[in-house]
Amino acid sequence: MRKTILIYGASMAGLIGMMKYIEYRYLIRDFSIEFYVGVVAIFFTMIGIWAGFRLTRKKVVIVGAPFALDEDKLQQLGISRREYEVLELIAVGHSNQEIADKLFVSVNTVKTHLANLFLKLDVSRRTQAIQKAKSFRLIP
Amino acid sequence: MRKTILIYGASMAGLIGMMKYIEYRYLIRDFSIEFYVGVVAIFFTMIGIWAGFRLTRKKVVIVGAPFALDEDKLQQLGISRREYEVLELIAVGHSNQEIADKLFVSVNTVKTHLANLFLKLDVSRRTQAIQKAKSFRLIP
DNA sequence: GGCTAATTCATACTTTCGGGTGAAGATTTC
DNA sequence: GAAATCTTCACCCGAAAGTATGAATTAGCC
Repeated sequence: MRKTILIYGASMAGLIGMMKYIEYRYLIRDFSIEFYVGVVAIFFTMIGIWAGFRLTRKKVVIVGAPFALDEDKLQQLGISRREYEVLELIAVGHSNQEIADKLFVSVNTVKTHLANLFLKLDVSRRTQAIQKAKSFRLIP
Repeated sequence: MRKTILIYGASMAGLIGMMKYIEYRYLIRDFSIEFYVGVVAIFFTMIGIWAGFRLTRKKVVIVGAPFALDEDKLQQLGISRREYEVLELIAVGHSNQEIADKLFVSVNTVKTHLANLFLKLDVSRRTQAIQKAKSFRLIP
């Protein structure tokens, strides 16, 4: 951002300097105001467009690769830590038993977590839960 | 796009007209060239930025979407059409029964396809199959 | 025509999931 | 300290999913 401002300022100074230079160097004093306005308008419109690209480029990147957990959505749905852990594990394809082993709890516990999760996500199968969780950006 | 150009042209005309108006209306003829350049520069930079946003917005949408099926991988794994259809449907969270209804076959058939699919993908659960299929770029 | 692969289906059996209910301890919140 | 929430676990039952085996049909290929 600082770089952008610097380049912008330098361009502005450069343009004005250039015009002054032409004006005095060749003693051409009768550039019409419209000419100035035109040149400046076109030039700074281009700079503006370039700046616009600059400002939006970040958004483009975000959509592509990285994943940001939507914690608001988590709270909004009332999903607890433990439930979220289970969600992450079913998303990777683990069975209830495997999840129980990983979390050092019984299968029954995993089942309860899942049942609550299904309620909160409003689904009835783990595959649907994964699907929905992804659309909510709860998991990558 | 046409709308953008129209708005752009109208803005330009409006600005010049406004300046001329002020100039003649109040007989203020000594606006410095720097003043004009400044106003025009700022104004058109803003327009340019706005245009830049306009131009990039579409790209943002495009980046999110694309998915290219890796057909080579499909053949490499020896996955048939029907098996692939079933794969697509389990990925969306459908049950075997639902898939059977959608494809107008019996649940047993779906099970057979799935069993073969699991062999070819080297997994034992549908969630794992989805996971692996995504990593192979077989499904979005 | 014969071969192979794909698609279809069935039957039977095991395992996993999901739903429902209840309940106890821990932690947080008011 | 009482209420609410979270975490934990148990038991039961039925439905869904997965495994194994066998078999009929269709379609494509040489």
